[in-house]
Amino acid sequence: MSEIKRKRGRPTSIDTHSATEAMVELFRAKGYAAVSLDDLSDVTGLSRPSLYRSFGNKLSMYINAMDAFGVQVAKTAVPKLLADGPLEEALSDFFDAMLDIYYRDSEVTPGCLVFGTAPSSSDEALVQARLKFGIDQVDALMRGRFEKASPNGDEHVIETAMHIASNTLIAFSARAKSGSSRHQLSRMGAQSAQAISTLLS
Amino acid sequence: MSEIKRKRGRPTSIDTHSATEAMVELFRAKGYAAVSLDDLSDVTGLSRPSLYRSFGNKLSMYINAMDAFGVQVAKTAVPKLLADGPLEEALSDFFDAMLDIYYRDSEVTPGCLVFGTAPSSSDEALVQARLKFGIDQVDALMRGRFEKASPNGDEHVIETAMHIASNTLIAFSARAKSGSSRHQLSRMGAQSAQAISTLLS
DNA sequence: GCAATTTCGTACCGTTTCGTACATTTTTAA
DNA sequence: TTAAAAATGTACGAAACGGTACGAAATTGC
Repeated sequence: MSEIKRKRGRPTSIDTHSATEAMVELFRAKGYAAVSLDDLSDVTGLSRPSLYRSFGNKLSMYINAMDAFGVQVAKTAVPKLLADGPLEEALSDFFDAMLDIYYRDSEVTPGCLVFGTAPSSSDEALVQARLKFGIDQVDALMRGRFEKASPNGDEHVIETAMHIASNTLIAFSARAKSGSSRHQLSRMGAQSAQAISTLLS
Repeated sequence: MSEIKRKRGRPTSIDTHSATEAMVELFRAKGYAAVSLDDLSDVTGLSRPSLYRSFGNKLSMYINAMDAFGVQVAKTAVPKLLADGPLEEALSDFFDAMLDIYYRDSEVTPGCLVFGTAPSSSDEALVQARLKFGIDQVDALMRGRFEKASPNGDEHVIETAMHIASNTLIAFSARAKSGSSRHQLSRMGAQSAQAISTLLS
């Protein structure tokens, strides 16, 4: 591939990826408006001017965090849903994988960056667009998986199943933040998966 | 009853109820952290010191708004769910009544104050408590209604139906904020009501 | 070594924030 | 009419905010 073209001046010492990760964790714990640039500077270890140089202003840091969060979901959870095998198991595994993300380490429950924090910052067009994209993606993913599992299924039934599945996931975030245990939500996901499975059969 | 005991000094000219209403609208449009006391002063027409005297600090204004919002829901939407008649119709009417609240006037879509804005402010214990209370209330309400409609129903099935119904409502808020039309969500609510109705029969 | 180039953090700016002290206004009691 | 009592808004203070100018530091090309 292309060699690393050493640039002329002082080389960067900034790890953009780990900084983004830290910002994701902070934003989904406290939301957008409650996070200050000093907070972001603290958790990333980067000075405020460095943050501006690397990520632009606060809003674009948040957008960047949302996109990174989406990539994480796409990499770790979505494959569980698309896996071969019984639909009920795939759905249940997907829900559990999402709970792995929502609960992170046990200490605190950050929930979902998109479904949890974007709704209260949706006056910004870019944020609202990400929220819409997230919801649309989940809906489309569910619909595709259900159509695969039930090729001749009634379109109306598939749409109902799609909404039940997506709404379960969306509600996870609020429920996790409200204090529900991981185990409770895992159970809820399994129930939802079972109901959808029988609905489609 | 007791006569109005005219107090000694200058009488209040503050309408607490209409001020609370204005604060509800502002908070659910912009969330907690993004709202300043000057914003609250603007929408209520009250000076900042008056706000402090009447409602305490910003957090207690938000708590007060959440409680008032809960009362509004209990008065206007909950009776639809508890009404006699077919379960499917009661559920569907309840969802529509909640959408009346979530969409308010057509211009902007404020969504749900509790499910929409509380999750991103839940590091405050009082807020998290309200969020938990809201979710628990909806769950309990649904369970009670379903047990009434299906007295000998399997407990496991009732719990599943309860979660589908509650999650539909919780997801309404995020979906409304993401740009879904009222009509789309009304359709979704009707689908959900139908699925639950057949699940319980 | 020396100049050109790029990155980095200190230090600063103007604005906005929450919260309150205090003088003014309005009312009742005597 | 005058004093006490309660409510109200102006005006202020201290802190936090987002954002940036600018000099110091680090590297490459010559």
